[in-house]
Amino acid sequence: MENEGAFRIAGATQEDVARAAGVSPATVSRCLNNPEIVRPALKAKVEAAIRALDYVPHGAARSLASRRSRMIGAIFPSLDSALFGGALEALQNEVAHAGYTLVVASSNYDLARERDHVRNLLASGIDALMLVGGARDDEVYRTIQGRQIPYVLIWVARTEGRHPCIGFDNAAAAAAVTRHLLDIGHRRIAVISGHVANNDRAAARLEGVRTALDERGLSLDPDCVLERPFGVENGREAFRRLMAVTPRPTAVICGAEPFAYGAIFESAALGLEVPRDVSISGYDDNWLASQITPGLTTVRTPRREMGTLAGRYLLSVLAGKEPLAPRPLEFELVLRGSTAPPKDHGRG
Amino acid sequence: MENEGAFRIAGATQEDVARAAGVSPATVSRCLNNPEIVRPALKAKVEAAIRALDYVPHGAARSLASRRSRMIGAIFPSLDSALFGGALEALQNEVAHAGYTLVVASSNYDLARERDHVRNLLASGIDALMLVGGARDDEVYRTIQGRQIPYVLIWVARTEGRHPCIGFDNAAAAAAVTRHLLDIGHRRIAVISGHVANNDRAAARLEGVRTALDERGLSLDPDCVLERPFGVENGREAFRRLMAVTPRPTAVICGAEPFAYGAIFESAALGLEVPRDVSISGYDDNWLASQITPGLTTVRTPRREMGTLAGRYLLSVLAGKEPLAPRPLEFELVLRGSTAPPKDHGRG
DNA sequence: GCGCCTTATGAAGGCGCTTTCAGAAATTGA
DNA sequence: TCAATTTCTGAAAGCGCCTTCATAAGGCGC
Repeated sequence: MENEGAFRIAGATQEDVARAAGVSPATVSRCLNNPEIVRPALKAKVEAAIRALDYVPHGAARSLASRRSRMIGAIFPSLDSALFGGALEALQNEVAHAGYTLVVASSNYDLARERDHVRNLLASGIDALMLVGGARDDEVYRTIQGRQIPYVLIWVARTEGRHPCIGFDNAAAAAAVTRHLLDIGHRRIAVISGHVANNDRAAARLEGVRTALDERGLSLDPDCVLERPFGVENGREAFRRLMAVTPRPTAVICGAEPFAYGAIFESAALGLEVPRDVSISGYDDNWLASQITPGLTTVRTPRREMGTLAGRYLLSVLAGKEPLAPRPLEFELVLRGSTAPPKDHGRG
Repeated sequence: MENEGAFRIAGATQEDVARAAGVSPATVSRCLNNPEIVRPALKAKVEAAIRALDYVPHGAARSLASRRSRMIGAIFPSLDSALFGGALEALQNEVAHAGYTLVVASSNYDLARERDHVRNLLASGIDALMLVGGARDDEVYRTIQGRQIPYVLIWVARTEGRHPCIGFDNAAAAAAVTRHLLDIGHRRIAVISGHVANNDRAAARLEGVRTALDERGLSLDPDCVLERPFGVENGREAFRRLMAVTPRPTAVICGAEPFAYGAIFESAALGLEVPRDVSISGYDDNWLASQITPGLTTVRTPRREMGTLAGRYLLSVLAGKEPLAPRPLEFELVLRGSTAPPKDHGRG
């Protein structure tokens, strides 16, 4: 278990390479950072020396001298969730491909923690930063802008032009689900939402539901809106509670997919049949949505795409090209078996 | 969308702070790195100056001078998976708590890619490294050891003392599941496994199944062992195929939980009832395992714990204390409804 | 209150690399 | 072939911080 063994001497330095190749350190540096301006003959000698010495440039020294760390930071509300995994992986692929290294942190849906992470990541010298959502103290934005590094918000589509963002319209997506339910006859609709206080995505979704109801002259009964921390168990509990409200809602809109799974599993436990007794909708279209029976009606959100585009956007800015202002991404309403007209529909 | 605005001038330097506080830069440095050796009066002045100037130390300069980057690297086979999310988040929490920053990369279960990431992370100056599993070229280990940084492997429990590792015994866990199935009467057992070529965890599980069968004088029919890339759809397909084998297996051991979900969903599609017609077992105990009906018999693996302990181990080594050799972590066989005696059991 | 020992501070020399700047080599045109 | 350009290369000055070394300040005993 001891990590001993045949240690080689710590890395060769640029100067060693220069000496071995019979050139100056400056030339070695150029071979690495600007290969096209050094003559092929010299370049070959340098490259041979690099291989021979197994030379690896010293990142910190590079950063210090060049004022670029080649690191990009990303802070997610959670790293242990099907929700952000795809975006994280896509972002990592994108930036690694360009020679950047990804530094991550998890805020655990806590703004104070996020703020600390922002400071720490900035201190560690990241060249760019990705954040999820737009709901945070202005001071945080000022801190970032003070560093003059590019940043981007994902999972949101509108910031009134105040911040670059790459995302879809959460309110519109939730409204689309709601309109679907209204269209097939539901009038008494309940919502299980994430806590909206520090989560503008959750807030926008709730807002979208309200907007769609409002269009038809309806509104949300306060008894029918439950805010819970994300999670299947909370979805089960909230669903049970909603099913006890009188008159009982005929449809439950879930602001996050775990809630919807919880609702579906709990409905079985309660002896309710979906969608005959109650319609349930999700939000995100995880893999499970299409596998369960009945399939979950939901909104497919461009999760991986946000990661990829966020990476691409930041890399473009770092490369000096001001990228085109990203426009909102598409979402897609996916209709499956978990929603159907309410059973008394057409009777009254 | 333009990220313009009221930019402040880029960060103050240590020298600025020193001047503002009327001390030397060395004292400022000490206030940050060795606060206890500077007199309270001076320390207070320095801290005031730091706040006033909103001074944030320059990470790269710190790294260069101190020869420590305060960054820890971690390479996972995938970042978009329920499997590693918990370990990632736990690791991040653990190292962030100690003032370290986490650099991540995804190898996508590809050893060549992992090797490149190792080189890149080492070049960017990480102080320690975490890897998943032990199956990789010796050259990679030599590269790491050449850097003389601590490293740790997770998800494996045994490396013949060659590498520090924190994990559980994959073979024993798979054997435990297998023995359970044998105990309740199954004799014809099939396996859906991940590809074992570059994945020692998958290989160990398959080995564990073979060991347990061997103990009872049984062996695995080659037709009943299917290797697939991880994923629910592959689980469905493999299960369908296994159900067509004659004689049909009475139990299917899944080497990863997505396979098991696929098998369960597919069994419904095939008109088979679990566990009456076929028993199915999983591996990992994700949240879904306890939610579906029937519940999934599986092995609970210490995923978050591995992340936490890996972080703790690396931090200890970095702090100069040689931590105690970690012993294998516990797993737990979780019996639920998806396994039962085969229907002809006791008849013959 | 004086010398000695302990403790806190400052001065200065890198850490390894990038990047001007100036000078050498190569290239071109006549 | 020679001068005028153009293209490459090398020398050297940092990037911002840490850390040793030497020195100054504080604490102690008598």
